[in-house]
Amino acid sequence: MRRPRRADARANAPTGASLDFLCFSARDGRLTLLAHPATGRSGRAELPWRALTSARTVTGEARRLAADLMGSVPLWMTHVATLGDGTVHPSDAPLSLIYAAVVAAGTPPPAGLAWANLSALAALPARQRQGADLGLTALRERMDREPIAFRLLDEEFTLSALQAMYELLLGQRLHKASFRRALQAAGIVSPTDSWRSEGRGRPAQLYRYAPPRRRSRRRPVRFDLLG
Amino acid sequence: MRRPRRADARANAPTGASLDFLCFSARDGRLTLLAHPATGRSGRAELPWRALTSARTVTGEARRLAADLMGSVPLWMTHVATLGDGTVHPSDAPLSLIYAAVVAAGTPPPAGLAWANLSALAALPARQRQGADLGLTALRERMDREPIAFRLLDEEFTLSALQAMYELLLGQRLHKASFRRALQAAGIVSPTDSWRSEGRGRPAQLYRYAPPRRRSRRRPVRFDLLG
DNA sequence: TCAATAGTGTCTGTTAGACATTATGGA
DNA sequence: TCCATAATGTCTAACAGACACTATTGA
Repeated sequence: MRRPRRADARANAPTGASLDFLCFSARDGRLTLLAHPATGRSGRAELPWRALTSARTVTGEARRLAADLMGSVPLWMTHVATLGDGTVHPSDAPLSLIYAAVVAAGTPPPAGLAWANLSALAALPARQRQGADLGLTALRERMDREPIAFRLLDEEFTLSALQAMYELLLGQRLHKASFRRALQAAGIVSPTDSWRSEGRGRPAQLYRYAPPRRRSRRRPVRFDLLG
Repeated sequence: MRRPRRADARANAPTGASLDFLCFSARDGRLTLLAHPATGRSGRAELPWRALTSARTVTGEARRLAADLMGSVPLWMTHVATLGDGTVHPSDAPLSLIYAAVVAAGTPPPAGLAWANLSALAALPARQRQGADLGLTALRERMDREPIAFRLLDEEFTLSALQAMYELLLGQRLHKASFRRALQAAGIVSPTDSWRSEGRGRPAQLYRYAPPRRRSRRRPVRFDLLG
């Protein structure tokens, strides 16, 4: 299918939009967010962002921003919001496209950035704060169908670690037996023949994320909240 | 909280983005979509759109576009996607903000527009088609928590009509008894003392949409699909 | 041996989904 | 009277949520 000429003409024009990178990870059992720490000058924390230069490749630009910061494209990343409405943003852009991503726990922060607690979220400029709120909500809503929690863990993990990650992201305790049943029903993990022992207690079997090849109606991981 | 000067400076600058209006309704038991019919000139159907002039009021601009077309702001309307990536769009804008809305069944189409079947969706320009797909998906995903189906009905309706509307939007038959149980559990309808008789059969009681005032944890309407 | 954690089996109240039945009109 | 639709009651298999129990390690 040929693209009309006139579309080509301005497809590469500057857009007056910013790309904002909302990157979640975990550290010491806390959910963290990648941000420029509040410096003496501006006095405000700030999400990493970049002017959107070519709207012909919005998705590509977002991936590039992420890769330039983190060294590689995050395994889970998605557009979560487009915000304007005159809210405050460190760029002068009237529009901001917010992209949310998760990276493995323990990933070191790029130079000039740091992993911030969610409490630091309140200190962000209004538009970024709104984006962060929406991003976290979107993350929580999608993690029953998309392998978000898995992307924060190593390739091999214990079911307890997986549950702890779900709990961390959801901000909710979950029921152990039900969680495992739900994983079983969703059929998205497969055991390895390795075991890991940490401190006291019985060693735990290691699992991998292994979605079914047959793309049959995938059951979501249904969360059974704990009393 | 004061907004920094520099943000003001360009907040009203042109954005190079279009607003696209994805308006669903129903006619003759079919789900329909507001579109410019394929004319002799372009030969393609097209969603109504407008250049986004002020990003300071994106939401307001979208509402205004809708109101200018339909006569008033739709009772349900939301941003569903932001698309670029060089896809074809009738405007030259490199970015498009897609807003989805629903209006009451039977609403007459504005001049120059018509209610099109969903099959006409394939004929839209690529970016609008993608937006329409995403919009319909978003609509379906949210209608268990947001009063979308209600906005297509009159203020008073029978439960059968409500179920038919859910089925129309979902493209799925639902189980009658379970649907009513789910409504009961969600507590979002209240009966009136009116009854309506249509053709043969027992008259049906009329209901209204009546969400609970106490914003307690609202239960979604859980859909029980029919065998 | 005790403490701590992993993993599993069982019970129970709830409910989705199916079916049957009653209610109430028009033809 | 028959038929069509509304509305409700009942049954059953499935399962969320809870609890208890066993298994396996380190201290």
